[in-house]
Amino acid sequence: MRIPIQDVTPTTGMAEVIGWVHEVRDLGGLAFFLIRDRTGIIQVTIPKKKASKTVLAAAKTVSRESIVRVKGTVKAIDKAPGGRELIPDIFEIMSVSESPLPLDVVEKVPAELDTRLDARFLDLRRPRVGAVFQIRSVAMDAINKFFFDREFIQITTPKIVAAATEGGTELFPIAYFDKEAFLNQSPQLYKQMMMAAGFEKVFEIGPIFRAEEHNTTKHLNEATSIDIEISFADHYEVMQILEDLIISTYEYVKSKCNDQLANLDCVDFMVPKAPFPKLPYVDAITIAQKKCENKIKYGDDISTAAEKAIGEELGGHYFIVDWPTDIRPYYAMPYENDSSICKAFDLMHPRMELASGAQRVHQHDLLVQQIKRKGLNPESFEFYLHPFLYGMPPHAGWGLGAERLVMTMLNLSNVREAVLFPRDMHRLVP
RNA sequence: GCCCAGGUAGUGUAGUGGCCCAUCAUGUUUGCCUGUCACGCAAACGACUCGGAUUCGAAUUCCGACCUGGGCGCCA
Repeated sequence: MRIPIQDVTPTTGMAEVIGWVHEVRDLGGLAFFLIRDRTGIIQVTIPKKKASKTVLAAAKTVSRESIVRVKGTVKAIDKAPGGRELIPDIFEIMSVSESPLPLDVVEKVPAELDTRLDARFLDLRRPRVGAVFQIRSVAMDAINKFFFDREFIQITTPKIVAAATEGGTELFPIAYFDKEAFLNQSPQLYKQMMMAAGFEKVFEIGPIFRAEEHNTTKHLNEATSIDIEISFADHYEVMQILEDLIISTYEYVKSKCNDQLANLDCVDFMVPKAPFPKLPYVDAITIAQKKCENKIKYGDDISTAAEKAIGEELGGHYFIVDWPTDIRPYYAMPYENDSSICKAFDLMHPRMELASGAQRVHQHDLLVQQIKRKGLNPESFEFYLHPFLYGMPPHAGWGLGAERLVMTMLNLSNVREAVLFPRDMHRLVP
């Protein structure tokens, strides 16, 4: 029976492992093979004078990254990685790898991201790359648990839609029989409609598509959005949930992913400290004005330079709250006592924006008015506006970028590192 | 969309007009080597993105195409 490599200990006795040939060191009378599966690496040692002919023949012909089945005696030895090595009775090639390899799995020679993505399946064999996705999986598990524990209902909404959500963002047009259609940029309108449906607390984790022609380390044209919407909640309630979610996700990863974090050299993995400061937009602008060369005025979007300056000042996760109504989408609820600012917020990591949300407008007429103010046509939003006429609860929610969460959590230099097969301006394959 | 940088063996690089039928590392192949852990030693193999121009001479200069990285705007 095959066992995972990490389960082979100095006291295992007999063991059978299956994995890829990671490295070979042939010393002449003695040969060392490092065999790798997703759980770890074990050294297989072949003393050539004692080994059988079939073992020797296989060991001689096997190439790097071929898959081998190795069965033999486990020997406790301090000199070997993990304090144990395997002396094979059986060393059988299950699947041959050609050479040369498109990239070096052992990472003696670095490879550029573009080369790595072209041969992503091989790149993902590298322990530190695999670790990112094992951690991403654990983080998503934490997030699902978090929502189910709090009695959210998981929903899925259409990704093929007839109209834009917000205007502004570019959409990918697609052919839908004889109609014009688009890939959805956000589940925003649909999760709001679920409030009208009386579901009260919903979440969705799914793809979003943005046809923006940006070329940066933090943008993707296909990303994963973690979205929630809650009835009878205001923006403060959903910010609290977001803060709790971030912290519990970090905690879960910290408790479950020791080996993977070590693989990524994240030895000082820190769980963010609560509470995250809530910085009013006007104060954020003031900080940016002090620290930035370029002129920044009230009513501007927070530029990349400003974002960086404020991030340095705050040092950790923080919210920017009380945004000018004019620079937020029509569905953000203006404050009752000052409609020039609204109940919208962004969750920021010092490196970039992670999430944005708001208490939403739930009054039909106000919503129509705000859509018009943005220069959009309410008629194209009829399917969305209709539910607001029949008992729409007050509600609030947010959307959080899964890739950016992973990227900032693991201090990855490029958001593409947090996606198996990233989609950007230049890349559609694989 | 705008701006900058770049494309040299499978991979990562050096090379700013002749010293380059191209450097180094890794890899692959062969030989030697019984405790390696980036094993070591020796030898061999393998590359200038494409098209045009300038020049006695181009990896190197110029023009165009294609491809790529990054910044900005905007955003998750």
